[in-house]
Amino acid sequence: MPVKRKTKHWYFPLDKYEGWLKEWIVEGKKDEWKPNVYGQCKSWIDSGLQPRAMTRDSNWGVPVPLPGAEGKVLYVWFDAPIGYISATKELTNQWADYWCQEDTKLVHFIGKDNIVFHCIIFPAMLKAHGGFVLPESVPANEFLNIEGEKVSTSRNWAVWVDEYLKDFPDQQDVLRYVLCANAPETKDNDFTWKDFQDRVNNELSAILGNFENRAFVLMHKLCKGRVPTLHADAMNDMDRTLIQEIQNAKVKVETCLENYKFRDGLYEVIDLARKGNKYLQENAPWSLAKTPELQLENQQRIDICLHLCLQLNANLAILLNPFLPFTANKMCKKMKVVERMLDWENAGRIDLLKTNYPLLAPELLFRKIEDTEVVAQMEKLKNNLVKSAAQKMENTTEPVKAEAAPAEAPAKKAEITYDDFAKIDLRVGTILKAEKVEKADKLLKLELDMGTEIRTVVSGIAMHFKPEDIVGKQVTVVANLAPRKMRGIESNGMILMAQNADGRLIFVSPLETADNGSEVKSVIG
RNA sequence: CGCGAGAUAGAGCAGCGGUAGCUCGUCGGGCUCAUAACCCGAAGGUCACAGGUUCGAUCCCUGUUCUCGCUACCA
Repeated sequence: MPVKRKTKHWYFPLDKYEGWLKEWIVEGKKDEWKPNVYGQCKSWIDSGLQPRAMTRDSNWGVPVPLPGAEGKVLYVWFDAPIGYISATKELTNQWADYWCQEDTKLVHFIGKDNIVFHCIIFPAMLKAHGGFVLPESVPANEFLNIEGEKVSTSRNWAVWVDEYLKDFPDQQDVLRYVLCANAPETKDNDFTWKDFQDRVNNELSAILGNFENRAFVLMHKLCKGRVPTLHADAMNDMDRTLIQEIQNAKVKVETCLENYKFRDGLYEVIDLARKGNKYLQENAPWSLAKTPELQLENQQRIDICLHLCLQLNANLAILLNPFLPFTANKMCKKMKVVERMLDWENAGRIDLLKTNYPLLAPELLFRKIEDTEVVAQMEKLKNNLVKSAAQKMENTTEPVKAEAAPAEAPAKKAEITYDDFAKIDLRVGTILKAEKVEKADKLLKLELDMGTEIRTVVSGIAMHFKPEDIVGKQVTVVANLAPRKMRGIESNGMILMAQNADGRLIFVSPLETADNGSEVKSVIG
C-alpha cells in the first residue's frame, strides 16, 4: 500500500531576487512600511531566500499548462495574485492602468496572514516578468475578532453583511464607522455589539449627527430656513478660529489617509464636529434670540454663527465622504447641493453653501441603537453557531445555507454503500505512551496497544491534550489507513475524535473498557 | 522549535529618556437650540513580569510570560 514516489516540480528562483528585495524593502521601505509588515519581510530576506515550488500534486486547482505537467496544479500563491490581474482584466479593458502604468500607485490592503506573499513572492514574480508596477505599500492589518472569538465562516461565527442589512436597513455607514474606528491597525481587535452600540450612539450620532441636527434646527428657527449672510467684516476671533479649524481638519485627514491611518483620520472628522458643537455652545444663538427684540438686535451675530455652522457642515460631508459615503450623500441632499461638492478639493472652503439658499427640514442622520438590538444580535450570533454545529453532528438533510456555509464548511458527505464502510478497519486500542513530536506544535507521537501489536500513530492533538493526561485512555483507531510519514515518524493509522462547536476535542472510545484490538463494526445482519 | 508583531485606566488608542495623555464610558455640578451637545470637576494606571544601563525609564539593553500571525506537520 504505501508507495513512495518521486515527483517533479517547477520552481520560482526566489533566491535570485534576494539582492533586489533587500534593496527594495529592507533598505527602501524601512521607515515607510508598518512594523509588522517590514519586520516579517526583513526576517525572511535576511535569513536567505530559497527557490520556491510553484506547482503541487493535487487533483484540484488550476492545472499547469505545460507539457509533462499532467496532474500538477499551480501553487495557490502563484495563481492567486495573477488572478487579481485577471480579475481586473475581466472587469475592464483599462486593466493595464491599474497594473502596468508607471505612475500608478498600487496599494495592497491585506490581513497579516498574507504578508510575505504580497510583499515578497508576488512582487518578485512581477519583477521577473517585467512591465508591472510594484506595490507602493502593503499596509497589512491585524485580525478583527467577534465577541472575543476568532471569526470563522465554517463555524458561522461571523456577521454577514446581507443579514446585517436586513436587521439594520440603510445603515451601512454606521457599520463602516465602527469597523474603521475600531480597525485592528496595530494589534488584534474585537468587534462587540456593545461597542457597536456605544460608538454609534455616543460618537457618531451624539457628536456628528447631533451637530448637523442642531445647525439645521437653529437655522430654521432663527434664520427662516435659509442660509444666513456671513457678514464677513463683523467676524470675531471665535469665527476666524473656527474657519482655521476647518482648514486644519482637511490637512489632518488628508495626512492620515495618505499614511493609511484610517482610524485617526475618522477621529479627526468627528473631532471637527466636536469643535462645531463647541462653537455653537459658545455662541449660543438661542440665547441671543430669547425675545423677538433681542433677536432683532443680535441677528447679525446669529447669522454669522449659523452661516459658519452650515459651512462647517458642508465640510463635514466632504471629509466624511471617504469613510461614510452614504451619509455624505444624504447630507448633500439635505443641503440641496450636487454631489460634486464632495470633491476633496472643496474641503476647507467656507463658501460651499450660497447665502439665502433654502435648505431642507431637519431630519436625523443616524438613529440610536437600542439595547434590545444588541441583545438580539448577540443571540443570533450564538444561535447560529449552535445550529451550524448541530448540522455537522447530525448530518441532517437540511440544505446548508449558502451564506452561512461557504466552500470551506464541511459539507454533507456523499452517500456511500455498506461496502465502502466495510473497507475501514476500526479497532480499539489503548494509549501506552504519548510524547510531543519535536519541532511540531500540534503533533503527539502515540504508542498504542492494539492487542496483537504495538502501533505508532502520530496525531495532531498536542494543542488539546498533555501527553501524560491521555496515557491509559482507550481510543478508536482507523487501523488500515495507509502509513504516512510526519516529521520523520511513520504514522500507522489515526485515532478518532469528536469536535465540539467550541473546537474542543473528545476521544471517541468504548463506554466500557473493551479488549485491545477488538473490532468496531456494524452488527446488523 | 525558529521568525515577526503586540502587551499603557472599564473599552479603543497616543506617548518612546525627565515619575503618563486623548476619545468613549462612570460619578458630581452648570447650561439647554438639539438624538443631552458643550463647559467645570472627580474617580480609575505598580505603563505584562524580572533584572541591567542612567542622576532619572513606559520609553534603551537582557531574560521571562502571555496573545496573534508566518514556516513545517496537523489524512
